[in-house]
Amino acid sequence: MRDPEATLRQHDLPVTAQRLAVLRAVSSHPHATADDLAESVRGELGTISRQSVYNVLNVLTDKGIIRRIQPADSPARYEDRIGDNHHHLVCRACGKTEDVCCAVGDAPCLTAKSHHGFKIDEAEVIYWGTCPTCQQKPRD
Amino acid sequence: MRDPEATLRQHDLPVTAQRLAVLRAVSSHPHATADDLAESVRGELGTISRQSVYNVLNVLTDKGIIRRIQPADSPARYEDRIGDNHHHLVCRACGKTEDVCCAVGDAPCLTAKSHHGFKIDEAEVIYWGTCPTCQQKPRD
DNA sequence: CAGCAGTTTTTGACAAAGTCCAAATCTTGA
DNA sequence: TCAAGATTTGGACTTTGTCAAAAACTGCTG
Repeated sequence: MRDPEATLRQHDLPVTAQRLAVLRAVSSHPHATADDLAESVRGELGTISRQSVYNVLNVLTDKGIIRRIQPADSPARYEDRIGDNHHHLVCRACGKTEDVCCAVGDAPCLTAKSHHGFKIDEAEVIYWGTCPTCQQKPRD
Repeated sequence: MRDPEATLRQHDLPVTAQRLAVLRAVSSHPHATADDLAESVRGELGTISRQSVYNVLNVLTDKGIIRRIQPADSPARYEDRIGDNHHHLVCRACGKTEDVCCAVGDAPCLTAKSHHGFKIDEAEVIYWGTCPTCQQKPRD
């Protein structure tokens, strides 16, 4: 992220130490969970409440500054790479998450054939598999 | 589902009233949550423990007899339509879930361009939108 | 730079969805 | 019919997140 402070101001959000720290943490730890981020922020700020981490993440997500992804069997993860319609590749074993560019162009599978009258606004794609590291481990 | 009892036997699962009831409930209530299913089963069996519902759903899922889908902000949902690689269309407002046939053929987006060394085994697609009913409601 | 109004942050309780465990009960096969 | 092994139950517990009220802070104003 270029300038976290400017980003906050652009979105009419008061600039606070917590927001800056969380925003930087999201930026430097793509796909981290709220808990991971809290840890990371504590290393920088010394302390932050659990609720504040959630507050900040929610506000940033609502404003579209960051994106929340919620794969099955995992707490929510966050990333600041937005607006480029990429998808994710998740390891079933360890949860490791990688970005993958959209496989079918810009707006990929965005058109379901039968849409049942729904007004579709997003096609979310998650590729499930096993990461290189976990492929080597004996699967007990 | 043709014959729940035979299905259980085919998978070497002892046949119990709870399993039959849950299996029938999944079959007749596609995309229901564990809670919905417990309700439904109680109407038939009179009673079943919460834990048993989870036990049965887990065992059936592990055996591949039913499929579990876990959209964001929703408890897990279950369906017995399996093996046809279909996807889902979920209403952001009310959670209503519909099946949609794969948009791009049989194994659709199953090949991510850059797979980072992952061994991919599934491409999960969820279309997000607003169902016809919720489109009419005033969004406060 | 001090003061104010309105936001944020904090703390602690609470909620939803599942899992863990040990005891009681049921299925299956002999 | 019986025994062995699997399943069901009930209850405690865990994880991830939200709610609410009080304290602290931000950004303006004068």
